[in-house]
Amino acid sequence: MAELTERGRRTRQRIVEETGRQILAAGIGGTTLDDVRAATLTSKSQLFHYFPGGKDELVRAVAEWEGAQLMAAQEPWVHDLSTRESWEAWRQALVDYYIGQGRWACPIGSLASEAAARNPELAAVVAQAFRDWGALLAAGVRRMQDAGRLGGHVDPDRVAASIMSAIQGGLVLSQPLHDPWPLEAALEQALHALDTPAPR
Amino acid sequence: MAELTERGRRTRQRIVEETGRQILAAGIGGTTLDDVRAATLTSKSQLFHYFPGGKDELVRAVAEWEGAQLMAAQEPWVHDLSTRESWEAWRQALVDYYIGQGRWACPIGSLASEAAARNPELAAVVAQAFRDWGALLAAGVRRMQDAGRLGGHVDPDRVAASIMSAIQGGLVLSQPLHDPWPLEAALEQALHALDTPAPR
DNA sequence: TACGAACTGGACCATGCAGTCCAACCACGA
DNA sequence: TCGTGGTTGGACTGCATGGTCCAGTTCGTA
Repeated sequence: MAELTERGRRTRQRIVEETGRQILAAGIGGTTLDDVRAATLTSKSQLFHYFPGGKDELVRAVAEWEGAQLMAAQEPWVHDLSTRESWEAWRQALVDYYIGQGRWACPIGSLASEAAARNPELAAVVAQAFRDWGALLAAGVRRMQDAGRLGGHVDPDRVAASIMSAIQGGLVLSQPLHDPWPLEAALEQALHALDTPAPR
Repeated sequence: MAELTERGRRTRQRIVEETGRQILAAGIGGTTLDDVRAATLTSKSQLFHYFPGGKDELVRAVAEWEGAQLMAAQEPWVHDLSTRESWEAWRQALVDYYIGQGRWACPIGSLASEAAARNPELAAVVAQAFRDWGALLAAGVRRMQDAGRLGGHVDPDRVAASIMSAIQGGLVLSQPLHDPWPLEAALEQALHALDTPAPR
């Protein structure tokens, strides 16, 4: 890929963000390059100018961008999570991110199911994103333990996995109902794992 | 649709089951009628003979069949669930259904995310399936409460939703890893909601 | 101003896929 | 045996979509 000027970077970014919206709304298969072209007021040649690898490369760029957005939405709490209050603030920010913006789906999770079989390379990106996310949450659980606010008998990795599962599964249930209550119920139940204080 | 002979019924069923396999492996969009035709040793005309509504009708038939299979796999426990042991047996049967058969995905859940936007009619079928399933689980939770094994302060519907979310989300995480541990961790955590005995 | 590199527009191509059509083949009852 | 209705095979069509190509425009810089 050649150098990008400021203008080029903006055009590229516009394409990525719009494609992200389309994918979230209709999935990868339901998103056509022509839709993206029309919505971004660009042309076919621009799409392939910025993403020579075609649709696959574009989708991958979207995955990375959306992943970064998702992590940014959890700042700064996701790097703390050493108190129950911090967890609550994190939870609120996350639910706002999903529901408040009318997403009704996780940009990572929705790719996971669709890409798992068809695009192994993308599946690897998704799996890595889950691992990174899980590591952050597990670190938070450990911080709770180190601070003596949580018993040492719970496995941070398993707690992190169950919290992420609650998010993903909650969204799966909330999406067709278009109502956030399953997501909130699932997340609340999963966070109860943090309510077992250390015996003193 | 005209009457079906025994022979016709078998052919139709063969098409449904094979399509189910393809969809689970590659999604709706990744499943082509030509693939189905080849795998079932049938012809295009048969596909449209048995499913005049085309791919949409076929997918819907698959959803109903797979949904019935999923519910059957949970029998007889799903109609009991009045003891912790019954819940454990149910859980084991369900995990076997998903993992033991190499599914790595929920036939209902995988449709949910893909169909939500594109096929509103199918989305309604999926939403109904979730409601029915949730009603069964919530009934089990109430049975636990009626038997005095679980406190009355927990909301059966929310518990049922969080358990279903754990299943769906656990599968989302397990799928790219091809390892059932996130599913098992999530389900274990969700079932802890049943471990709050009634105060006496 | 001149020039090259990045950027843009849109016509065009190839292909894969859902869906159509019709002729032929059974199976079974009259 | 004949006829009717369900069943099957496969060629064919139309269209959507990913991808190519090239000519023209803008922009930064010397």
